[in-house]
Amino acid sequence: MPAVSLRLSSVQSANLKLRGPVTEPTQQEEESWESGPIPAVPDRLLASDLVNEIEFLAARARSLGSGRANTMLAPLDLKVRSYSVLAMACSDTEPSQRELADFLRLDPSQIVSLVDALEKRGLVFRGPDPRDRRSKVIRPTAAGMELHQRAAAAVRVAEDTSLAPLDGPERDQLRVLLRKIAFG
Amino acid sequence: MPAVSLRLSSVQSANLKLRGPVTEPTQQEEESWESGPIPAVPDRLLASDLVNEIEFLAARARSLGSGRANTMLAPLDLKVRSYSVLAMACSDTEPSQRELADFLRLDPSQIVSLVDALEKRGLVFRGPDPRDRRSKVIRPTAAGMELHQRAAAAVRVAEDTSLAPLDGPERDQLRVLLRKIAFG
DNA sequence: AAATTATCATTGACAACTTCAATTATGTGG
DNA sequence: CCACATAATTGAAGTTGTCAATGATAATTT
Repeated sequence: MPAVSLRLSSVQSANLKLRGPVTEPTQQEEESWESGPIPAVPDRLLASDLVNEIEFLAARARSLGSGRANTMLAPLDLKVRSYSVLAMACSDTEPSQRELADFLRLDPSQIVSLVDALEKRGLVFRGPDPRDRRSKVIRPTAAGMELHQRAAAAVRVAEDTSLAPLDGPERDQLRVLLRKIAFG
Repeated sequence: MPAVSLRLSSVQSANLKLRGPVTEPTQQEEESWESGPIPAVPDRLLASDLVNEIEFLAARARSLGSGRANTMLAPLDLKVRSYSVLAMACSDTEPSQRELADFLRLDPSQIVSLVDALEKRGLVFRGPDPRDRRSKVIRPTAAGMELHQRAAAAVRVAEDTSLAPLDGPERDQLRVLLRKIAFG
């Protein structure tokens, strides 16, 4: 039973603000409540060249997606950043902080803060790196693995919401294409 | 004569920092100098579940892309943000500031700052909105349109670099998929 | 048409994030 | 051993994100 499709009613309605004169009931009957709280961009703007630039599309998609993910993660006291670090710690890849910085494209000092916070909550700890005593491998605690389970579920729901306009094969294809440009 | 493929030698080498013991010359012969300054993520980390999450992939892709775009725009004293506003002003969509905020997913107050800066440089101005005297339509000056031309070319080069791993049809498909999730 | 309520642009405050330089401990190559 | 590079950390700037309040104008209600 895959691909859950929750309703998110409370979350979405919280984000929804009516705006504009609303002279006539425009053509937003099908979209607005089903696909998510996308803040109603006038069709007129979609004629701009910007909507063809990957840079812009990726930024907008990420903004929408991370907004939803943050909302879903908030009850767990996580954000996409801290979730990412926790998820990497819970993977079996045994990442060092430097590797996390490169992987997540954050400054090493940001990793320090993120790991500090997670460590203070008893979710991860800095283990020794047998090959290099300078570096520290981020590992999960039992509590960390448990929270990660729940957080991953929340992220899946957020992702499912973000990907609502795409069918299964399209989602797979998007993943493949993004992986290519995100790595090499 | 489409799809320019510049070399970016100076730009890229500026971003390149050697790191790590470099015990053996790993398999980065083909990639590192051709496709861009992607900071060498160990293959081991690619086994994590995170690389399948759209949220993460979009964030990483955007980070790489906007980094390149910002680098290319820097000589013109623009960033992706100010470029986006300028580009919208130069489109024939006559956007108000509120519309720009929704479209670019920025707070209205951020639009004020961006427009202020562009206006101070004589690139755009706030025109009246015939339909609503509260709102202001952002329009380009002659200098703004001229700079936009050059900026758009720079962004195309950056995008071409970011999309290097994809062939033509793949790029089109990515655009289509991203447009679907970026709008509805 | 007067009152009420909402929206637009703007300002200002504050939190969060980004980027950099400097430091200490450790690793690498000569 | 020495010179140099890198990992984690700290702290300081600079930038961006988020929010609340305000004055002008618009829409809605009575």
